[in-house]
Amino acid sequence: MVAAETRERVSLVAAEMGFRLNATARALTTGHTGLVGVIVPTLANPFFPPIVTGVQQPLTEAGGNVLLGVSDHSADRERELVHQLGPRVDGLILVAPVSPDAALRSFAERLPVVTVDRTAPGLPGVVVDTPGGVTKLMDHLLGLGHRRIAYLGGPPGSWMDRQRRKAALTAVADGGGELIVLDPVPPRFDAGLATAEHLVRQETPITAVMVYSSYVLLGLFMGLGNAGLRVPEDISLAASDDLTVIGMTQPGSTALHVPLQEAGSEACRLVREAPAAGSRPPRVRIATRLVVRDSTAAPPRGSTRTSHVPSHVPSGAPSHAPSRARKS
Amino acid sequence: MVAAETRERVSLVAAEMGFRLNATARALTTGHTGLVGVIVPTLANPFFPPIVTGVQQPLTEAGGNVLLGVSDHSADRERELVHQLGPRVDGLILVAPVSPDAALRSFAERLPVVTVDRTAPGLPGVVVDTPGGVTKLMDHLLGLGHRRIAYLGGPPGSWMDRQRRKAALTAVADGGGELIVLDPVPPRFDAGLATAEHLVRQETPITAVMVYSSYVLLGLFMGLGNAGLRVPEDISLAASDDLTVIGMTQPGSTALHVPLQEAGSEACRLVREAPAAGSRPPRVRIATRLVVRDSTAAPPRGSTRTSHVPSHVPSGAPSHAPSRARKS
DNA sequence: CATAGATATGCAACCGGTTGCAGCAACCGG
DNA sequence: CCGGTTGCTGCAACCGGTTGCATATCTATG
Repeated sequence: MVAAETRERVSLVAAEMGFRLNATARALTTGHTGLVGVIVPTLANPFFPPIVTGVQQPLTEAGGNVLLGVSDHSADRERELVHQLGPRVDGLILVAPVSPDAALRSFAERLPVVTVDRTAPGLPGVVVDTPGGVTKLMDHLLGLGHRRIAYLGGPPGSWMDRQRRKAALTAVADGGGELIVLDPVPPRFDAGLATAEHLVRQETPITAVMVYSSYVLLGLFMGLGNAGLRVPEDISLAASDDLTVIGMTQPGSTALHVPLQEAGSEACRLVREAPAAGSRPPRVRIATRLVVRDSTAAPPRGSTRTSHVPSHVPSGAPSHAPSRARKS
Repeated sequence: MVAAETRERVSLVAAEMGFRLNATARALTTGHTGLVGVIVPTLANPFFPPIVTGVQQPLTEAGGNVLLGVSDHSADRERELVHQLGPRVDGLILVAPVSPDAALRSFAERLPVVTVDRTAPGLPGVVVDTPGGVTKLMDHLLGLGHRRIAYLGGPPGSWMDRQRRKAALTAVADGGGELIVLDPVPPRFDAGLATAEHLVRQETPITAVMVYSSYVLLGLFMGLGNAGLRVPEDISLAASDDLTVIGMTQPGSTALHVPLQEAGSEACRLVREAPAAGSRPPRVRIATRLVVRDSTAAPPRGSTRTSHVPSHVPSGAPSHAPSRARKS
């Protein structure tokens, strides 16, 4: 409300003197702090840091910052963190929260809350569409001619795992194949190694495996190699994520590209937008992209039988195309 | 300053009413916020998240929180973040900062600053003793009988790389060996793959390689395998860190265990302790631990020659033990 | 030239705590 | 029984900004 010239002169002098206005004091009156709280289960899992980065980036450009919380997969800590961080942030982003829906909704009474990788009724949320991606992946395998496809899921007991499995079952059934659902394993290299041994002992041949974790895929890759199976000549492999390690196979592995950073950015956008006064909270679904590399190929000839009949069966690949073709 | 009984009753009622005292307002008067700023170059490199976790954990137990900054390896952003975060935190932890010493010292004029993975004159700091670890590693290789050892360093231009290389040179010279310093490479799988091709074309045989990054090691592992070289029969490999991927080789890889989380915790402790009034700022050196697995073994017979003379030279390993034996 | 209307300026209250001091009551010793 | 000391309570100022209002200045108009 002062003359533009004066204003400029003042701010110039202020800058010279190194004056910076105190964010804390400002926050006290205005009520907003420029901070966004991000609560993740852990940073040890490489899945989460990219999401934090995704929030960070657009926020920093707007002069804001991330206040970090690590819940350690504990609902109690999650609640405590919300209470601790809540009053000093403009909004809260809960990544893969473990608290029950009701608790999440109560958090949102005081300030904008956005969930990531989980939805809660009444709350805005961002989810990565891995189920949709799994469908693409299965169609890809079916299109190559695979009919007996194994699904190696996990993490054991997780909500996302159920979503993915359901999508896989539907896609494979629609494509006229058979999905062999293996027991869920933890997302670790050695789990893949162990599963490889299990796989080669299968009576009925499996020609393709979809794995939910790159780590497991790497183990599988190596374990199958040890057993003398070549990828992709003898068996196809694909993963439903593309963490860094996915680039560490030879040949390169087919996988779903999961734009985690984008998920973070979207969450950041949502949390800073309208405090969700609307009756229907915004939901963002991040599409995955199937990246076909060289770990998937047509099944070996004669392997499309559904049980171990002699291998000199008619070797033509099934003629019908997969039920739904997808763009990449 | 009120009767204990009254005090208790009041705080009880307050708790019932869900009262929480406003951290922002408190910060305004007291000057401290309970927040610690952590500025990392990036979260994409798996080296950094564990450090953040290390800061987080003890801080959370004390009721504090982490205010995160990502500098993207830019000195400008680093400075800006310091100015932005500085006024609202009790202390700043700069992880692998890129700003010049003078700038770092000027940051510390306003608030406690601790560096991690870098030292700056006058500032408290936490460094992981990879140079010391490299010495252990070199002694291990020398003890196995290796005499021509390659050092594959990086990241290109980094301060830590110079420290490590110096340690390696000294250790190998002391042990009567020869260190072949290869050009630094970025910490990526494909860099290892490329270097493997380069290595197998060496005229004079190299029997062991020390790599600064697990990712590069993995690439090297695979690249050498492609070239028909077996690890460790034909060549030994070891890494100077033990990020998750180090567990993904067969045989398991010898590496230095680097307690990154501990480094974070120590930094947290330093930043919260005395504001460095002492003339000599505290320095913490985190020891690494050499984990010997199966990627290192005695060099192939006849390979200890220092140039490509015919292979029927006296094949006895040099008789003198490595200059210094170390506990694990 | 006087005055209404528009525009600028300065002032005071407030955000929600902390802190130091004045005031009052109780307690002690002389 | 009284003055002095101690212990607790309540009040007011302050942290460093923001905000709204009242006052002062300026411009335009009758």
